[in-house]
Amino acid sequence: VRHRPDSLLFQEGDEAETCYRVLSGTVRLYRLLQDGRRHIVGFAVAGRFFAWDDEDRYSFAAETVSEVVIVRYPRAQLDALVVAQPELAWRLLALARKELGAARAHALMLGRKTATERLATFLLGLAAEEPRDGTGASHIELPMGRADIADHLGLTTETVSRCLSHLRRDDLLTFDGQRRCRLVRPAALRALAEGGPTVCQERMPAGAVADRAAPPFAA
Amino acid sequence: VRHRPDSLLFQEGDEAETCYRVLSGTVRLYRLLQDGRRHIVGFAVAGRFFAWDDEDRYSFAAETVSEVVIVRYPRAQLDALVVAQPELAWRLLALARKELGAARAHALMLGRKTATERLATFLLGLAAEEPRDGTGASHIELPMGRADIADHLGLTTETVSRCLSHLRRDDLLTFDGQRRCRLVRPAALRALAEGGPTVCQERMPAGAVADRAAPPFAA
DNA sequence: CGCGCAATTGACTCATATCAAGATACGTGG
DNA sequence: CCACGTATCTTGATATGAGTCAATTGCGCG
Repeated sequence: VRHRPDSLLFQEGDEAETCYRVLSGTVRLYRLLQDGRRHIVGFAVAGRFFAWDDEDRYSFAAETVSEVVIVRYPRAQLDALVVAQPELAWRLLALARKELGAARAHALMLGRKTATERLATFLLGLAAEEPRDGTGASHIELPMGRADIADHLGLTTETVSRCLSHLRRDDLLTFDGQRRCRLVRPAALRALAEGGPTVCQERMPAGAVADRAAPPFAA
Repeated sequence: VRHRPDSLLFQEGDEAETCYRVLSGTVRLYRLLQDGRRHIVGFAVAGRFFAWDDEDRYSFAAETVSEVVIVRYPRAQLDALVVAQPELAWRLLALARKELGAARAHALMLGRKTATERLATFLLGLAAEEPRDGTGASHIELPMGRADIADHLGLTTETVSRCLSHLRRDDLLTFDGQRRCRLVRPAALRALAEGGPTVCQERMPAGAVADRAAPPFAA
């Protein structure tokens, strides 16, 4: 099924009768606080499943960011398949584990990282999903607006914008239009992204363990 | 197995060969950034399993908070059981879903709530795990110190302390020793906890903590 | 009973939010 | 194809919640 940008797929609390897979485009998954504060749980890009986890009601809402093509699978069918093929359950479990890891990395970020560190983490996460071009400098596409990024990272659009400018001034990345950029020194970004643990997915070859002492202070 | 307070069970990155179940006491699960900033993923209390999800290496470290009694299950055995009993896979999947929901609620909190709102959310979460005494005012036990709470909520000990004092001044709760308190007006707290959705553990008909009924992994 | 660590409280700083303009990109219609 | 209008992004000035530094208090324990 094809959808125009910014159209609602379902809301938090709706009957969870279908789960989805993205074929192309980007979908934002989010929750709201009653006063309107929004938190974007994550972005689903091509190839990703979402809404396969909820018991009964969706635990978040989903909206398209860009033009999107998705497939819808009835939940009942999925459940039946899982019962029929035990191996599938194993697969789902693995998926769940990955998502759990991602959710926890995200929480760590929200709880303990500065604005610039969050941006670095986010950009590296996106870069990791882009086709590897072998060269160090990956260039990435930001399908979502600054406001979406802000709500994902627990910041404001202004802060996101400022930090991006800041990273640009420090030559950690360059822009090529507002929504396309190139990571110039991924290593530096990675250092910024943390003082820390392996985030979303990549394994850095071996231990690059630095000393724990210096407060972060984004330069 | 019995452990003294503040003893290390395993570290982030260790071979994940065993998973655990808490019989009594409280365990803190945390991750560190290289510069030492700590984020407490969660607290495992009596009845809870932890470290059952990781692929290969632990994705967080675990330390006892209070005196703790735990059971250790070899991972290999667990995996074998899962293969043998497809139904068990289903159980684990359900557990994973619950944890995912909790992790996301936590992320929402870290990203978009104020210090006081976080405290309120946290206290309500604890209250929900306490035996229901029917009356509105539940009284809860805080096994962990302020520093632990702070690292769980993405705050500092000072802020935690200040917010608790603040809640006390507003008569939302009373203290009975530093680590025991009583929620006087849960409704008000809940309102504070959000402007928002039902957080960590909404309904759960019988406070059944998924595990309760699970056959011991022991063999 | 007094020692010591944890918690509270206070004064001040700093990062990020908020408020407010500009600047840039983009779609639309002339 | 260009001019305009609008939405998004950037930048600046200021406000503020939470962090930091620094005592002080009080509980818990030997």
